[in-house]
Amino acid sequence: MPAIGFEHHDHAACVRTTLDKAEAHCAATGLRLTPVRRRALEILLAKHRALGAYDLLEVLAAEGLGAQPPVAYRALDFLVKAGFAHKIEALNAYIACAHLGSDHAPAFLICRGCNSVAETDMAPAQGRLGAAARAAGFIIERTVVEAEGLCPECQEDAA
Amino acid sequence: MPAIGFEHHDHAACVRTTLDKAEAHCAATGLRLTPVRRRALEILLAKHRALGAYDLLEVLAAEGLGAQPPVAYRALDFLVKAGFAHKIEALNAYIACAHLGSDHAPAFLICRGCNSVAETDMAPAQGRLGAAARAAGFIIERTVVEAEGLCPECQEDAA
DNA sequence: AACCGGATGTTATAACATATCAAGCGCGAA
DNA sequence: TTCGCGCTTGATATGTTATAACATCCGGTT
Repeated sequence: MPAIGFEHHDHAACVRTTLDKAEAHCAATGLRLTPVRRRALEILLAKHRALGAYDLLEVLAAEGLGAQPPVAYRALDFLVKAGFAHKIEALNAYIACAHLGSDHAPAFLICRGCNSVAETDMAPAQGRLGAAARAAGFIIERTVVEAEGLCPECQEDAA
Repeated sequence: MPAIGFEHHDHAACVRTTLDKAEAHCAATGLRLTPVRRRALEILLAKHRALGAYDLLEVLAAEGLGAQPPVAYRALDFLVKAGFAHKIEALNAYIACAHLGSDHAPAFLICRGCNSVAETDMAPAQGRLGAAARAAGFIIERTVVEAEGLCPECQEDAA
């Protein structure tokens, strides 16, 4: 599974198909993809980068979908719990899942130059982290794996 | 290098020796371990768990070492930059480095039951994350690796 | 109709973090 | 010595992220 995020692609199609997948998943599992939630996911997908809760709220508010922080946080909670979005802890920001459908432990490459974020995946409990956890008797439920640095484009700009 | 955090140990000694190492490091590199900074490190070491900036500030304020948020954040910035402490992104909290002296990419095991945190270390750019970064042409400068779950003691309590 | 649970509306506030400018201090250069 | 420089600290204000708490609505069930 490749990292997704730095290369160009047919973005309109990627928004559409991901939204379709989310809708299908909700239909199959009984989750309710309400207007606010659906629109929140659409916004995250369209922006295609990590968005703060208040950035999202601003867009929702402009569309009359709610003007108070809890609106954004509830929508984001739902999307994250459903696996449709991830929180980037190092940025306190949220991004649509780029691998919707596969059950995965996401990992992110975060460019400090242009703030773009690429999503890739780790085997859960892999390598030394998993080994350390087993040695300590620790049960891992969720992992946060984020790398900050420079994407190829920003390396050129810096040169 | 073992994970440090869940097992018991001679804590007074661990505070003292780490503080000594920090002092030696500052003397050697010209960094200034001022009273506020030294006390902040001491507090983090003594509590031996992740502390919010305002938790730290509360203690500092009670001792007359400054009562405004910037006092705590400046001390924490210094400690983090010097490598004496780490920020736990998933908790927005700070913890004294348990491996002072070794140049390392830290990784954390965070217990959601008792909020204890164990520090272990990853080879930088290891495994799939490093491979994904190389494939994408991404240069990693810093990694955030945090696992949330249950420590051995809290597993028992839950059982 | 009465009820129930999930979703939403609304107010307020908690928790985390930084910008800005002024003042003090140690130290080397003039 | 005195000046100036850089780092540290003091202080006020504000910005940003996140949640508590409670009211209301709405659709499905009994």
